Amino acid sequence: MRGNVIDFPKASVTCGICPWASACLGARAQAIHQATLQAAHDDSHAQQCTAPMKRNQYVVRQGDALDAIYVLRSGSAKSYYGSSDGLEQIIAFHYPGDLLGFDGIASGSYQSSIVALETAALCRIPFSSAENAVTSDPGLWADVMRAASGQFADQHGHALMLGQKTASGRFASFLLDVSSNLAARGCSRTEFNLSMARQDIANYLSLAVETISRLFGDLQAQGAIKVERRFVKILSLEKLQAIADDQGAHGKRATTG
Amino acid sequence: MRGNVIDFPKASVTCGICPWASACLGARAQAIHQATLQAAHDDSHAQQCTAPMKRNQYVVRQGDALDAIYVLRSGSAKSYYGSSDGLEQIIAFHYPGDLLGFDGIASGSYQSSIVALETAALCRIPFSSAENAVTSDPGLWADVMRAASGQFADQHGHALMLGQKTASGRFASFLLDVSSNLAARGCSRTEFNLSMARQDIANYLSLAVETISRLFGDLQAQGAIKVERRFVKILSLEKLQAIADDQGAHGKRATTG
DNA sequence: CGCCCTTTTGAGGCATTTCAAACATTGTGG
DNA sequence: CCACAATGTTTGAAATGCCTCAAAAGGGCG
Repeated sequence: MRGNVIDFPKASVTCGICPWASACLGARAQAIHQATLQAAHDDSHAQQCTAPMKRNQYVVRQGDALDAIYVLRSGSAKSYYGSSDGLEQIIAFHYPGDLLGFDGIASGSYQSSIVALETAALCRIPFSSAENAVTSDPGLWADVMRAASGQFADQHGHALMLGQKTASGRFASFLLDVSSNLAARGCSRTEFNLSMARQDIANYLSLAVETISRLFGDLQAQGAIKVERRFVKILSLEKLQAIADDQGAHGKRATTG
Repeated sequence: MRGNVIDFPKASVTCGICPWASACLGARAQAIHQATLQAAHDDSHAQQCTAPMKRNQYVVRQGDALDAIYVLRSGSAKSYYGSSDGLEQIIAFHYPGDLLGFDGIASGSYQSSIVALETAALCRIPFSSAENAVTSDPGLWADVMRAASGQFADQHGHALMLGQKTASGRFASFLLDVSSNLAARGCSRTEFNLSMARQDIANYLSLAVETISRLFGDLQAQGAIKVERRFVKILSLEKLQAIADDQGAHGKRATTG
């Protein structure tokens, strides 16, 4: 039980009638799934299963012309933004049911790169232009809006975390985030394998890798979690939540005026 | 010339034929302006000028049901996100031509609060539901998409800044951001009055107020800027850019794997 | 004019980074 | 199948950038 692939409920991979309905339990995910089905039935979009992607393989590259968006069906992925001066920032981690690559619909080119963290299955929903997709498939538009809305919220939360929380607060928040993401998809809330490297967590939380390593140790010493390599068992959600909310120490003045 | 109100090109405030065409020079801003005009001509949306808003007045409040979006016509505003545990993070500063309040279209309620930083004029574009607005006004949809796309990019940039840059790098980036925002609206790129307090800058950059104060002094000592209260004169865009790009010191490993 | 809020300046502390090195794991070619 | 290389992870010690605390100076506004 130390495989990289997240242990989601089993299902076949037939495309016509998407088998992931039971796995797509999150509010957003479920809606996206329905639209995916819709798209499969209509001939407006030739929905297709891509070949399974392997670890470190690109789903989309920042700057490339947008010709499709994707639904992640199994596995996990990370998306990151690179600036002109070579800096990179991981924006989000993705789980089954997530809609990927839609952030470039308006501009016509992807605004961030997406890479598989482990073997992943994807549905590809190709379209040439935004108007094209929207007019021919209103359901898809609704999904894109929903996904965008959710991503806004996530981004806000991420920015707030980076700005206002201490290292341990960020880290605890991260673990709770992963936990609830998996729980929303029918997996255990308290036991899971992380699909990303320490390096990825460090970049996502804007901390040094060494700090991440130490934080794993600290939380374990406090009895909040048990960790063995990438396997994490949450021993106390309450403790973790308390650490995440801890505004005691480094908690900066957060008033906006 | 030390007033709070940004000195945008003069124009009347008649609503029917929007006078801000000349002021809306940014790529996004211009397009939004056209849609606003469109909306004014159609009767599908009863576009209206709101009463001028004063400093610290709310445009929208996070959590409120969405019943309209806004175009900022003059003045400036900040939008911030508040979490359940009372922390607040300023997400963005807004300038004339910006579309405001659209981040809650999908969910039906605003995801962040928006407050005027100085006296501001706004166009209100009311609508009951997203589908309603989109189907009756395709131009508006395009604008929303464009705005959302731009906001994604800004958010990514902001996250990257918070995560990967030092205090001085963030601060220099911020000044350059303001500079280019104003330049895109026909104002001077090198001389302007900041409409936000030090406290707001501090929160936006996730630094202490005292640090902001010191950074103003430092950059002035380095001959990159000249500052007197909220008036800023950029003496060397190159120097400022060099400081913003400086990955020398605290520059964390930014690789994503 | 006096109160309040914003901004500035100084000194000290600490959380987190940086540097350095050992260890574990995964992947690869002989 | 093993040896080797490359990558990922852990641990320790020292350095530092930014925050915290404290207090005073400057402007705005009734």
